[in-house]
Amino acid sequence: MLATALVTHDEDHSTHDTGRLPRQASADALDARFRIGHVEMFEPKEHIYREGDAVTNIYMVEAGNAFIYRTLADGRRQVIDFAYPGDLIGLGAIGEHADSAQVTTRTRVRSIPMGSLRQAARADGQLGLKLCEALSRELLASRELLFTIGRCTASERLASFLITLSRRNERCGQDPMEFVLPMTRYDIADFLGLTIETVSRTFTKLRRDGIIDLAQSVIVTILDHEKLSDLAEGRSEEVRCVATRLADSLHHGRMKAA
Amino acid sequence: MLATALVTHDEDHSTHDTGRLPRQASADALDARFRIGHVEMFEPKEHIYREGDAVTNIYMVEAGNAFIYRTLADGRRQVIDFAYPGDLIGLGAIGEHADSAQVTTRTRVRSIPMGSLRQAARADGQLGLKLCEALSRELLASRELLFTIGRCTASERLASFLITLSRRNERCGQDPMEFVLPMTRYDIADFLGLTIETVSRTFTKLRRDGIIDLAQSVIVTILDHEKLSDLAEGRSEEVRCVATRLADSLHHGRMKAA
DNA sequence: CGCGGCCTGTTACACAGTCTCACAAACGGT
DNA sequence: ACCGTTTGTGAGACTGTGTAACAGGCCGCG
Repeated sequence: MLATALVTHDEDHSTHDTGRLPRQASADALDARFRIGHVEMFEPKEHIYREGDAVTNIYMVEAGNAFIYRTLADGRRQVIDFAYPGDLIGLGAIGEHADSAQVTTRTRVRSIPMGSLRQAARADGQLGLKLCEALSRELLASRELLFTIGRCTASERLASFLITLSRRNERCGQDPMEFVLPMTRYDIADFLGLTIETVSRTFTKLRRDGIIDLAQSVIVTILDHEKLSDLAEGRSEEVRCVATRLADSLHHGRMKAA
Repeated sequence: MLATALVTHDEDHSTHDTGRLPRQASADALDARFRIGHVEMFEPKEHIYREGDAVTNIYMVEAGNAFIYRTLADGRRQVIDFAYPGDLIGLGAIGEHADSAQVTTRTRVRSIPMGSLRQAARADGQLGLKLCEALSRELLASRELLFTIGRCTASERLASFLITLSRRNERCGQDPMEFVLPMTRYDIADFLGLTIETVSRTFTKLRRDGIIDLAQSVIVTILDHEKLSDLAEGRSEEVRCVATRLADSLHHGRMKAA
């Protein structure tokens, strides 16, 4: 997965995208700019940039994996997004980075200076729109995660996470039913707003229920895709009662007659 | 607050912005477009658009208040953002809306067609960049909220919420120490990933601790701004132990030598 | 080759924060 | 003054947490 081709995969997953996955550089204009960008290699656990750094570049993962995160002074961490090959990193930053980008596996990154990109976008409106699209996708992804963390149970969060990975793989022409997790339980926990223990427990629960299988802790096999996506979408049996309580007061507001 | 001027306030809060608040239309180019936009009034609880609607317009709140939210089939709701005068709504949408926009108070909204905006941006790169900026601010806000919900306690979440409102007021030239909450406890709960009961109790706790005062449930007075922002920033005494546990493994990764 | 250290992941159990449920009080509109 | 809606509060339940002990893989070292 990590050693797969890097030059040709760009096209696979960049077109038929309804906005579910973030940071897919759907733009030819953008892609072209990256093709002539500066290449850099990072070893596991190295940072691409850190919170507080001045924003100088925008990056695209070519091979490997990275994730974006924020921390509090006391060490609490929230992973904001995982980046796979083809994903952009550092796009939404203004002035200085509000988050950090760290690499999980050996990763090749291509970067272009923010200044030149901005300048190019000023001249070429098409490019600017491509950037807007990329940003919009990131925004949608962040908000989806927001919902997941704010309103879903541990099982639902993990299911949602796995389904997202599965969909991404499918789009990239890889196996959507069996894949490797390129991140640790810590990273997953901090992504889903849980603790490693809960993540671990929930993994075992999904395995016991025959929904997934796990090999070596990092190889996930989806056995019952329907149940998993039901869980992810909140269509599980274990309906919570908040639901019914809230449902009423919500649908009162009618749509303004246009 | 709701009845204040709408034409002149644009400049106040649009320049010295590090990205904390979302959707402030910092752009003159954008502002100009909205000034000739179509005006519409909404009564409390009416929707500006709903999840699934085709994206036709982009909106700017001129007076009043609105919020963006998503729901699950079973009624669970996550409020994604509150919109105040000057804020943009519907910017990041692609194809069809993934969320709904509802109004809390009587609200005046100005809209411009997405198509014409896109077309204008294609021609004027500057405008495209302004849109990128606005999107970036939204993204930053969403990610900040993500952190708050994923890694903070109820008190910290509420404190963070109040501090954000206070800062917004300050920037808009209004009183940062005393303001009205234009949303219900339900809305706040669904914004912070809590229940109304917890929100209510946490309000009382903050009041008992002498950090804030409440009049009529909707008028907040910040008595101890320092304590409140300490809470919001996670600098409280009630340090959780996750912190220390996580802190180590995080700082292992060094920065790649440039 | 086998040993021990180190790291990651798993599991068990007591605890805490938040949620659920029930009800009372306050508010606002009719 | 009435009603419906919103807000506040208490008691008990439960999900997820904190802590800790353990298993397994990886690695360097003797």
